[in-house]
Amino acid sequence: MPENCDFKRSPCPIANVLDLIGDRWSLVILRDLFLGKRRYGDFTRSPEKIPTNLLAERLKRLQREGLIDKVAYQQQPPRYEYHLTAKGRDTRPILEAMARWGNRYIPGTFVPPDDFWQQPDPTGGEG
Amino acid sequence: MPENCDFKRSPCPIANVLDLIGDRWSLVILRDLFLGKRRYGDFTRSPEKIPTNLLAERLKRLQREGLIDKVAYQQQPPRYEYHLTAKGRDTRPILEAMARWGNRYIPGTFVPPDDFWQQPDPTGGEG
DNA sequence: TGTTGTTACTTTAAAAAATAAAGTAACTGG
DNA sequence: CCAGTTACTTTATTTTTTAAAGTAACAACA
Repeated sequence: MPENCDFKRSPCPIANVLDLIGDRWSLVILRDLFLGKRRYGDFTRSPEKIPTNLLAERLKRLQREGLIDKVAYQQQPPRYEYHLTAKGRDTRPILEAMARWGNRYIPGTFVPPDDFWQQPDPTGGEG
Repeated sequence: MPENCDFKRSPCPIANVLDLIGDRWSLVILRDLFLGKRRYGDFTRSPEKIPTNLLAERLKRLQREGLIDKVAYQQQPPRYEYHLTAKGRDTRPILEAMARWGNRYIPGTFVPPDDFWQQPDPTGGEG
């Protein structure tokens, strides 16, 4: 057992994933990153209309937990882009499983096209 | 487009799944059902220690949304068991994907044994 | 030089949800 | 009769979410 075994609720992997990204917004942000969105404004313009304080907080948490990287794309004024790390990219099976279930059981939800998840990472952001 | 297109946030299947079961407790309850737990007391005794008012509310929602059935197992006093429906059982890929990600990235989480998800439904609860 | 606009946040106040704890109803078993 | 169990409901407090406004640093234009 490593030192970082201070589980919030239990050693169950599902409960722990929920404590990390099991809220109303984190997976929506990850979805947007898979779609190729990178900047703060991109996320705010998504149809779900995330409140800006929550966006800022969630981006901080995702970064702190190593699912995304924050990389500067200009200096004056300092501006940043957000990129998925390998850890973040590996949430794809979770998003895919959710999308499939949603498509099957929630009528009217859009079916992601085949290239939905194929997001290249041109700047190669890796933690 | 069917009539029931009053999406909470957007037509995205992921956002809609989150609005349905994307909270701290719903997937923990579904996990327990996959583990074979059926009664109110079973759920309260899980290591995550769900508050009882939230358990009651989540069971109601899962039932209302057709993921679980509530079936009487005695009359005096009336007592019920909760069972996964096909719709509920089909959340398994979501739980499996979460468990896999958790096992890979959250050290110390237990690895579900091969028979973890193999839960037979002896009473055959179907909505 | 002043005004408007953009980007990326932070702050504030109100509403909603989660939590902990106690309470209730209908029994069972001794 | 009394303690215990099951399946909840109710209440009060804390935390989180939400909506909205505010801020800082610039750029573009007139």
